[in-house]
Parts: sequence; C-alpha cells; structure tokens
Amino acid sequence: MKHELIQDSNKIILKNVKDFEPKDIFECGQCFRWKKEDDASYTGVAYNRLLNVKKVNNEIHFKNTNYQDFLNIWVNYFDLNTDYSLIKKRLSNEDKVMEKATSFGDGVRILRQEPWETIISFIVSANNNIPRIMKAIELMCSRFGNEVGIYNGKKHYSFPEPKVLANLKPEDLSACNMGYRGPYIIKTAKQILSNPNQIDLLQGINTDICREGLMELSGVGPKVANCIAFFAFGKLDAFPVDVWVKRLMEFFYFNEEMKPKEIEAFAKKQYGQYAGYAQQYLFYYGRELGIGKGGAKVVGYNS
DNA sequence: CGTCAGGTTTGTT
DNA sequence: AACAAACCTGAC
Repeated sequence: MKHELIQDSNKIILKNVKDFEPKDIFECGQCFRWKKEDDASYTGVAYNRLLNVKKVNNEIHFKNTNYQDFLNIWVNYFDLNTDYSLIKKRLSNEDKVMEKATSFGDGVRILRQEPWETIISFIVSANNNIPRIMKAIELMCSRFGNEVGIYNGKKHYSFPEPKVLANLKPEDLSACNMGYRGPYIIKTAKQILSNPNQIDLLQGINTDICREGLMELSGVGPKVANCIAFFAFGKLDAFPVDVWVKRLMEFFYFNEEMKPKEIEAFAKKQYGQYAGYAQQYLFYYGRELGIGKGGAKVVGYNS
C-alpha cells in the first residue's frame, strides 16, 4: 500500500488516496447499510464493526476504528490495494464508450462485502428501489441483529445470522417491509444453514459455476446472482443486467431491444475480466448524459 | 386511483 | 427453452 497512514485516537487517516469518493462508493447501489450523516460522512456496519468514513480535502478519515482493524478488515473491505486508475485505463482501451465512461464516476470503489449479508440484501433488492431496500434491511437488522455500538447518538446493529433468519416466520419479515420476499429469505437462510460450506465453495470457483450455485438459492435469479458474485465473491467479470444497464447498453451499443442474456454475453466478450467494473462506470456515464427512463434524452450518439 | 419500480417464481405453451 | 402473470409497497 502506498498510502500515507496516520494513527489518531480511535481514528485512521489516509493521505493521498486516489479514486475514493464516499458518495460514489456508498450511493452507487452496491450496498444498503451506509447512512449519510449531516457532515457528509457515512456511518455503517460491516464485519460486526461500526465505522464512520469521511473525506476531508485529500484525506480519508476512518473513525471509530483502530490500526489493527483497519489493516485486517477495512483495507480489504474498501479494496484499497486495487489500482482503479489502472482498471479505468484498461477499460478505456476496449472501446470509445468505455474511454468516455471511465472519466465519470471517478471515485467509485467496489466494496468487498460479506457473502451472507450480500446474498440476502440482493434478494431484497429484486424488483425494488434503493430507499425501500435500505429501510427494510435496517428494520430487519434492528429487530433481529445484535447491537454493535452507538455512533453520533444512533444505535447500529449487526446483520442477522442465517440461523436467526431461518427461524423467522414470513410475517416477521413482512413487518420489516420485505413484502413477498420474506419467504425467499427464510428459505435461503435454511439452505445456507443446511449447507454451511456452500459459501466457502462459491468463493473459490469460477464465475459461471459460482452464479449457478447462487441461483439455487430461493429468490436468486440471473441478475441477483451476478450482483452477489461481483460484490461479495470478487467475480470481477460478472455483469449484472438490470433495467438500467439494459437501457444503457442498448443505447450505447445496439440501438435496438436486446435480451438480458445477449447483453451479458456481449459484455463479457467486450470487457473481459473487468466486465463488472465496466457496468459501474456505465451508470455514471449514463447519468452524465441524462439517459434515463423511457429511452435516451440524448440522441444520435452512434450516428 | 392507476401505473411503475434496480426481478424471480410459478405455471403455460 | 421461451413467454406471461402475479407479487409487496410506496412514490408519483
């Protein structure tokens, strides 16, 4: 690691950090448990630790932690040993779209999230929107997780273990605004519980088999499986196709309606081992160009 | 009040 | 293998 690190009381400061923008990281849709504070910092829980992250000029301040946890947990969680400038450079070489796309969303990093939490979180994300996903998960954690600490006057909770969720009733989860996803969650929790090695196995295998394995879980289809493979298992070539990516890919590359499977296949061929990152930068580029619902506001890109 | 949202499951061809 | 319909819930 090339970053200059300063140890303060209960706080770690990193200097000269490139490609690290908290808003890009925590609000790009990859995670659902980081909340923005009034001072524009973000507070969240991972690996049973409560952390607050703030960017101050060119420094990143990690509060409520220590040197040991920083090295053992947060360096990996924030993917600090990956050179995002290099990834952007590689993607730029693929085509004109990526050449432009990588110049936006400058500070995004892909968090290396915990598999169990990621599996359940993305089951919740199906046919859902971010504010509702966050609210539902927050409710579930506060009711069925353990308290991990207080920050800025607010209590924070761990993500409930498989055995806890496996023993819930659907109505327990309905009460957390999970809607019809409650039974999926309970069933998946039981599946993981009855096969404790499942997660370790998925960690070590290739992307396609990892995705197949994930799709055997209840509530996990192609899109959610790709999200979990990418965000939790480090399968960097996984390319989740949701309605937004679909629209964007159709706009930038096809100029006609495509099936998600066709788009995924094209993406893997086009972007190779970094397809997942390409998907992230695509979002920011789409936002920059104002390409949204109901087709493109910008026309004639390929003409 | 109807439509729709960051898909998956279940049931039909 | 491919397609349609149902599904919680909250925002517009």
